[in-house]
Amino acid sequence: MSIDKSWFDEMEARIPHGEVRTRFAPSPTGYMHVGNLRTALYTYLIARHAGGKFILRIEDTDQGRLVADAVDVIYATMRRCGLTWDEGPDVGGPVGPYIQTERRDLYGKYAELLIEKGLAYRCFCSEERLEELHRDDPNAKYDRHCLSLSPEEIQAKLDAGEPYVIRQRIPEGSTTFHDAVYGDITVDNAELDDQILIKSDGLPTYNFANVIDDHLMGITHVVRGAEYLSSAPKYNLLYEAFGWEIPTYVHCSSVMFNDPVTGAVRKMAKRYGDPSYQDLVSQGYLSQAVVNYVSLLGWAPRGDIAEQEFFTMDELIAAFDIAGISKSPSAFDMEKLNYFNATYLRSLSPEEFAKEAEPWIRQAVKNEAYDAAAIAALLQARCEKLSDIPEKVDFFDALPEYGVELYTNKKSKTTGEVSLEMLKQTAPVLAGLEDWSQDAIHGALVELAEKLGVKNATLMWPLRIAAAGKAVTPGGAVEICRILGRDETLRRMKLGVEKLS
RNA sequence: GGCCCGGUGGUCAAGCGGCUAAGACACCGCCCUUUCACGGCGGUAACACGGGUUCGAUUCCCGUCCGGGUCACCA
Repeated sequence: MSIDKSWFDEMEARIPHGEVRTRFAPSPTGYMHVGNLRTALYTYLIARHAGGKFILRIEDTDQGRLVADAVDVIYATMRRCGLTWDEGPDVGGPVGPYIQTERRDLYGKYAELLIEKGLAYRCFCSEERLEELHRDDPNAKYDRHCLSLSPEEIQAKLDAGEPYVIRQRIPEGSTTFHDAVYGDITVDNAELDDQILIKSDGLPTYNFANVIDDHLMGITHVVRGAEYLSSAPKYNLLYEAFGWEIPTYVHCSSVMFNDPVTGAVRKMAKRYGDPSYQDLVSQGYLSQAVVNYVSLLGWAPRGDIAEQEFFTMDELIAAFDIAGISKSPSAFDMEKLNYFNATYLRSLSPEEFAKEAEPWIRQAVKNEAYDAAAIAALLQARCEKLSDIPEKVDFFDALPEYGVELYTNKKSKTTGEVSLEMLKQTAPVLAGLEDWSQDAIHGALVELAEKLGVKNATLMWPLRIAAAGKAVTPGGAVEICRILGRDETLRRMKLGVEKLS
């Protein structure tokens, strides 16, 4: 088999130089892990901080695991998170295509090149033989059975159409690679298997495709999860085999999950039902809050902003620094995400918040007479995530069944008797109020309390219980009555009086 | 199990030979207050352990323990 050298030269000629280029290379599984999101974010930030290019590449070489529409999930997630890419399957670019299955022809050529150099070889071993090897020793490396095949034997097998894979021949000695986070790491090559580069279906393995693509796309910083740390020596060996420049490795520690129920800490994984980005969004978390929180999971700003924890994307771009990435794994904490989300919700303008909240309010409050914007105003400081909303406002549509014991409250100095009296006193005042506004209702009630010689709470407590039928409500008596309207307020007060009588 | 990487309060973390060891979440008080929140003030709580190196170790080295990762024709 001969290879046209000029083809390789052309591929080399396309590679951009002189700028920082990073890539996020997910496989389309239809699911964005929080850990993946963080990796994507760091990758993006490294490129943007340096004024370089951020590239999206789809790694779909595992035909058995393809998921329909999964690529759309990736696009949508990244867009919502503000991670815009300069080159990718949909926008193109100088070193495309950006989907690995569309690049399938090129990997084989590079593998052939390695065979010519004597650094890789065809392996015809059957799965059965490999299994046998592992039966004797589960940790056995490939025994290089096919390395000793003569050219004639190989040709005969090829002619016979026997399936084969291409393996890299790992040299003797040891391999040292440098990682920007972990420093220098050395491993004995004896630990490394003669890894498969090209599978028997002709497609490259992830490890091989990754190196080829990263090189051909001019990637300068290879950012990925720490689970790839032990594969890094193999990557180095491949770069060395080709004589290519080795990029800067940036391995990020894994994200653990701090289960709020059991308190257990373990690696975050879909199979345990740990939340994905999509799960969080559907639970009413804001993308910016998630991104901001995730940015701080395994990275911390340094210097005079070491104490800052709220960042816009632009601020993250300005502040991000590889030196601030931590080596130890960190636990995803829902409580702290709640805090970030609550803070982001509160930082919204009342109009923006109402827009976000309205669908959630309408899940529980179907009655259009009750103003969603007014209800939203009560909620903004009182929810950590939008999904908290429905159960907080369900009393608007339907007054819950409640017991008279709710009327007794020590701090407000109310008992059933006192409450009954307060409701009787309040009803005519509200009935006669000309203006049903917040201020007017509030003014009238405060005036009445003063006239009766009771503290505000003594008057307000029973009114709120009668209006809402709940001990805890977003907003006070005045706000709730205002939204309910005069007729409904008086109707509910009358019910309260009946209960108490 | 072999190899690799980690180990500062419950969690996220600053620290990069000399500090009363930051800050944030959570938790607990107090204040504010028409409930609950929000906001304000204050508090409890940490350098895994044992050896070195050093005048001096959270910081450097070694060991132990613990945790994680990885050992596929998966990515």
